[in-house]
Amino acid sequence: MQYIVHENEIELRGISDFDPVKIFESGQCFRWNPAPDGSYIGVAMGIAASVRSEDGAVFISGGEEDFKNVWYDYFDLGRDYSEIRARVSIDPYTTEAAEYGKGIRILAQDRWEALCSFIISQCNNIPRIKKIIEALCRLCGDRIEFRGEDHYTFPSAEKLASMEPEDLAPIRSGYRAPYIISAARSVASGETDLEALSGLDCAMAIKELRRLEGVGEKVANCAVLYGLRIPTAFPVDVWIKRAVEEHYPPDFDPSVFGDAAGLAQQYIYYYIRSSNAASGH
DNA sequence: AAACAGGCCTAAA
DNA sequence: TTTAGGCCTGTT
Repeated sequence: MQYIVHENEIELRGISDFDPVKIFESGQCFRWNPAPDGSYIGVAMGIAASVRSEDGAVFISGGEEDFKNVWYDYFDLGRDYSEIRARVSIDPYTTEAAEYGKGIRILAQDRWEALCSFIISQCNNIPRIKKIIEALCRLCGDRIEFRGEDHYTFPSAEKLASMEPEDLAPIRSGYRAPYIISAARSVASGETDLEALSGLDCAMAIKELRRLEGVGEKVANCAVLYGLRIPTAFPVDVWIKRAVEEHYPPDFDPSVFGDAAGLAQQYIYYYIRSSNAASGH
């Protein structure tokens, strides 16, 4: 993959499997929103940015330093997704889902942000998850300016560790507030070392994360896949559960996808959600 | 109005 | 080990 440095953005030329819409609308992240001009604007890793695709090229705002230090990893640009798509396509259903979802990538998000975001996600729909997270960032994240607008970074675990659940009342997260604070304290104190967990195998990482209040099987799988970048995680929410029940035998085991299980899940999720777009939005 | 939303926790079999 | 009910809140 080659890139060209422009004055205020990086151009990715000849890149395959990078569709901003599919990446940002496949339910893995909550802080990227479509702008009137068709680009997506969001805040990740403490940086506000704009991403758009045009004539087969992708443009990411910012300079070469941010691109090399942050966005290259965040967008998982070192991975060959066409190769993974081929490996995922082991049966007619995932083959169809993978073709439909071509362009999806799994973002390597900030570990704490992913964990916290999916704690918030439980028993909520995506619009409300985004609303709560935005309010959280506005409440106690750092303000940054981008193209004349105010944006807010995701608050650190340390910052949230110093707060009480009641302090989160303005974000209207309900019963999740104590979970957020409790997880933040565990991470900030080092009791839960997310970076260290990244090096564990999937099952062990999930087991460790499940010790946190408000982190069950589903949330742990999401935190492991999107935050700890462990590709074998296979989060099962109600939609995936439906798809699996419908298209696979009762003894289905996602390990048949090998280390592409997470991406297989992502294709299936995007596929089933798109065909049911009427609900949930 | 009552049920549900990308679950989790606790209590009870 | 599995199952039922409750939970903050917003929306339909």
